Amino acid sequence: MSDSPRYRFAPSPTGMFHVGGARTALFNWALARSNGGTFVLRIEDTDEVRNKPEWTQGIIDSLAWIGITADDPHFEGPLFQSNFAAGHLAAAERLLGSGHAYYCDMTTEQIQERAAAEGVTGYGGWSRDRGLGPAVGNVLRFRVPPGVTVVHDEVRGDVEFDNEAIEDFVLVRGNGHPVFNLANVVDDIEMRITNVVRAEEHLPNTPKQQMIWEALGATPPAWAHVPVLVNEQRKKLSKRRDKVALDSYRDDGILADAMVNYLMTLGWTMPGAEAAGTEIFPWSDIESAFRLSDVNLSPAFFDIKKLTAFNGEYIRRMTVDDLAEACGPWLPDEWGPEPFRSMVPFVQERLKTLADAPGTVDFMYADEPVIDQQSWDTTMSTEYARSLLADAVEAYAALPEGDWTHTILKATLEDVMTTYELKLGKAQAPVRVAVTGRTVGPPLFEALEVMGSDESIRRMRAALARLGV
RNA sequence: GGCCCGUUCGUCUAGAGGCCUAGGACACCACCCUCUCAAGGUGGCGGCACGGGUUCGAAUCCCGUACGGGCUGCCA
Repeated sequence: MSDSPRYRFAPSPTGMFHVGGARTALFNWALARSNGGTFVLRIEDTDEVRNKPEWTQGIIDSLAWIGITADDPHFEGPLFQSNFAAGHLAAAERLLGSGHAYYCDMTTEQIQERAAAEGVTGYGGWSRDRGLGPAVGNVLRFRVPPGVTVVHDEVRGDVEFDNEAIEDFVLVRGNGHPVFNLANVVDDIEMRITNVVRAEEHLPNTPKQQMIWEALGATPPAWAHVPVLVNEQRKKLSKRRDKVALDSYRDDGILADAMVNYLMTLGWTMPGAEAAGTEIFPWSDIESAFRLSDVNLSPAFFDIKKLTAFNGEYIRRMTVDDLAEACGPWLPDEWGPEPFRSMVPFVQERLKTLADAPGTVDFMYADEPVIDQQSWDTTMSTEYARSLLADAVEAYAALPEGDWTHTILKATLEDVMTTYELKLGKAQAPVRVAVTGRTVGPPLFEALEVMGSDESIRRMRAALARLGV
């Protein structure tokens, strides 16, 4: 039991779940599940978080959307940092008692003045041997030992840090509150975390955390720092400048499976993808194939175009029923299920996102098609447009009741167009624009069949009237 | 300033010294198919940051340079 790996995932609880965080979560999740371990969701418990329970719920919901569900036996949490607040201070006491920490009364300003006066940068450990005791305003600092700290990283190998370059950092503030690095490590120890997989921006702080682990007599976890996600400027994806909210992609009609699959291609490649000629794989395969040692080292650009392409492929793989169901939230409330449902087979391969769905059939729901002027002008200005449309209406109106099917509709128009010596590509255009208002859209004859003869013929006649026929 | 990390087509990547005339995916372009648009098929464009080593041989190992990013708080 005790030696099953425990992977900790600690997103920053800012009320918005980041796509980069989603990818890190997925890495942890794949590892936890395929190694028989546990995915531990830990949320920092600040005053702000405590006052906004919806933030925590938002994280849980976002994780659930990408398949990381709280009812899975590999999932544990959410656990909150504050449960261990007393433990944080107790750990600080132990560090003080063992000589790994000492008190310091210097303010930030004093440190800067002193550094400037001596022509150096940083703190310099000036209170190390002053033997100060606890007092209001005094901070507790970690006594960084001489030597070298080696971080064994499962992605990047051994990374060495010269301890000379690491300042005696603060563990407990002057107001008695523990600092992130301390709280984080104590929580990790308390929660028996064995593996830390996180973004590479945390790598420079890792030696400090590792020193705390060791000073506390604990065995540090297996570290892994994965590359960050960047924007087109090669800067770390930021909430301010970039579209990073996972929810925003869901709202744009991206499928969770497509998002998950795409995210996993950033920094990692499914073995066999090259031979398969595709990067689309089911999560179950990805989960069992994922290895940290295969993750690459450089930052990746989050490419919405590629995400969208993946999404189109996932949409095409859905069943018609599932797709119709999935599109529901994007259809206007006043629309009934038909004729959309009947059109799904014809629009499926045209959708890149679920949000595209209404735009493919909106002409059917409108009382009159919205005429795109440019489509109308270019299509109806031909010599043959009027008379061909008139002939088509006549032929369609003459069709017996049961003959309003796409095959007969197509054959009928082909019959009409022979007198004009046109190909179907040209001949269908006036009919299409008359009925849909546009030159592009789902297959015409199928659409006519779904709309029915009365409405189709009415629209064509309305177009003729508009043409002055 | 100091420290750390990184650098293969536009983008994501494969590549562990000869299999590389550097492969795949997305994007883009052309053609085919085709009732429009798509989807699908075929083909094309396009890259090892630079300079030195090591080696019979380097995208791959070493050193340096350049460029990019990150960290360096009594933030998390």
